[in-house]
Amino acid sequence: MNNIFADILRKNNLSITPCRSAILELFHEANGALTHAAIEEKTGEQFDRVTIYRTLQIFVEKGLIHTIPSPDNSILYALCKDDCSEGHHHDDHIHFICNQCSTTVCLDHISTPKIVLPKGFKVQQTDVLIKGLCAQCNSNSQ
Amino acid sequence: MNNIFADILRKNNLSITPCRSAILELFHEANGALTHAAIEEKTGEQFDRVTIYRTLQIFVEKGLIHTIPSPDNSILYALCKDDCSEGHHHDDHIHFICNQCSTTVCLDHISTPKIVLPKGFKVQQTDVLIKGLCAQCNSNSQ
DNA sequence: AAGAACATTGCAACAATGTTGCAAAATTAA
DNA sequence: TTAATTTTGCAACATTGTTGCAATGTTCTT
Repeated sequence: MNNIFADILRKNNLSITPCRSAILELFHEANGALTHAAIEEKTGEQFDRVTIYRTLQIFVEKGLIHTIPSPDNSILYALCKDDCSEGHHHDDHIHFICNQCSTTVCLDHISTPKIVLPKGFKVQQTDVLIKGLCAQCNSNSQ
Repeated sequence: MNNIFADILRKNNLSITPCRSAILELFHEANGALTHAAIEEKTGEQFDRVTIYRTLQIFVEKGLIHTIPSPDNSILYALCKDDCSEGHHHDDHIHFICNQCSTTVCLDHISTPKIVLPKGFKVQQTDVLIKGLCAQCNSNSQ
């Protein structure tokens, strides 16, 4: 009852279950993006693979998390900011992936640039994916 | 001999084989990005699935094609421009995916914006993925 | 043009990833 | 506490991607 994860689930009209709470907690601890594989690794003994798939699916639908297009093609999931509610997503994201430690972060506070497309094209969503070195790996390598 | 695809293969130190020529031709016809699935569909009766995988892999290594991170997580491949040679890739790309017809194009001529990251971060590669309506679908819907 | 050296292909088998239906268990609402 | 509803785990399956190896095809030399 006095659980912040239960509160989040309740606000989103989701039943409160151990699996959902645990995965929410994982994201809050991680402070970055997680692959399905990583989530399965950390909770796989408690919950079935299928349940994890379905939990992530419903979290995406409800706007709790969003997917990140990744270059190596493993789906990444990250927490949405509070103002991303159901059917009302932030459509623009900048994501940073560290080439060394693979940490992926969602840079919500930096706005995506407006890009001018050829005539007739209509922009609906912009995803920016930046790869490089994060602050920590960058300072270690110098 | 008087085949442009054979020429391309020769220039890249690749043996000239039916599969490689056919896939190169596919890309030139497509004038856009192709998923592995699409390539398999169009050549699957002629060539083995594994061969297609290996062909695409080697094309990426040689810099003939590049991969596009896609939001729905099916790897997209697209032809590189001529100045993308082995070990010397264009690191910045803008890709446009049409939400209606799914056509994906590589907008080489538009340069990627410089994005300022938090202190300490080092940018090595920028991918911009824009979703919306292409010129054709946009005009049809009006 | 023929044969040796080399690279590529297809097959089979496997691993990883993702999906579906359904009965059992848990959660919610009364 | 019970009935209605949701969620879970299991099994089975579909899709996607990988590896080793023998057979075939390509290239290079002469």
